[in-house]
Amino acid sequence: MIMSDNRTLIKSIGDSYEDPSIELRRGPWTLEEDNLLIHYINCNGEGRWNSLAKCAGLKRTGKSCRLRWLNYLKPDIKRGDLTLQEQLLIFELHSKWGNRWSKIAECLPGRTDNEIKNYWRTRVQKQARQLNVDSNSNKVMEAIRRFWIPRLLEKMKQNSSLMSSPSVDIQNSKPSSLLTNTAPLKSPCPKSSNQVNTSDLHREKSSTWSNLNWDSLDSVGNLKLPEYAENLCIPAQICDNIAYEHSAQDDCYNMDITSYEISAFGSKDTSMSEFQVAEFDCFSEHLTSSTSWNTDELWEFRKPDQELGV
DNA sequence: AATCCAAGCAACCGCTCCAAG
DNA sequence: ACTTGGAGCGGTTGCTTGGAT
Repeated sequence: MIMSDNRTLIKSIGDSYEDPSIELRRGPWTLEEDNLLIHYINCNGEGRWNSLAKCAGLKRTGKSCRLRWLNYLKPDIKRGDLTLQEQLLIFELHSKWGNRWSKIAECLPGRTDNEIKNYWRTRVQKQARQLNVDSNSNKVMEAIRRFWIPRLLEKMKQNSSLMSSPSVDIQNSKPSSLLTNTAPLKSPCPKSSNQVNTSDLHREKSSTWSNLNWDSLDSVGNLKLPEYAENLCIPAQICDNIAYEHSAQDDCYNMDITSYEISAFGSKDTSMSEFQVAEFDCFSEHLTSSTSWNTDELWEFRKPDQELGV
């Protein structure tokens, strides 16, 4: 192991058991280990992970215990696929914050930074590789803005209309009444004292999908939406047509995308046909390919003439 | 049925930051 | 001011699984 300085060496030793005769376990956790950890934390609480590992009788590093608890065993961890709303939020937050996974995870209750990071790497970076571009390059960001986000919105709209049918159950077998039953987007980041309260936000007519997070508010609580929507190339009429339902009961927002007009993405500067030309030649090549983009329905490209009714 | 391979994800690693002593 | 340990972050690895051949 290459150590950058003495402190790192000390730290690395500190991450493991003091007693070198105890052989530390690595790799996947067993059910027995999980139960030990859960039981210990239920009785004694979390924190001080190194001593916790020892006291719980686990032959694991404190780090390993912490990771296992936070990413897998903690009761409020949400399992299963990311909802469309969550994916949309990840796109948005990543465009703001980059690879700040833990910060992004704070805005997706029940989701872990590791899960979001894996999602991003397996979906976005994979597609970037297929396009032979850097996953942080402008081209991929353009693809996200001009194709994947509209596609997400389109699918959300499809789902919302399906959910209005009592016979169809979408996304994790939620009750299929209306869109307010989609996975709620909890108000994510703790509000500071100078931010707007939830009822104020609810009243704000210009609510858009950008106000999914509290950072869309300026220091005095005014929405910073037009600027942000512009940055994301989301046509204003779409922003204006996405409404939010606020649930006072659990202080969360439910996105109502039933009224937005997806065809707006086909207008002027965001048209797919334009998107496919010039600097986006690499995309158009894949748009017409039947061999790529098939790992997830969302991530499939369709042929241009199928796209958005163009 | 057996093998191969790629995708997805859990877990690990190196590092930094911060608070306490 | 310095040391130390705890906590957390982001990048990476490698195991498991499922589909293709």
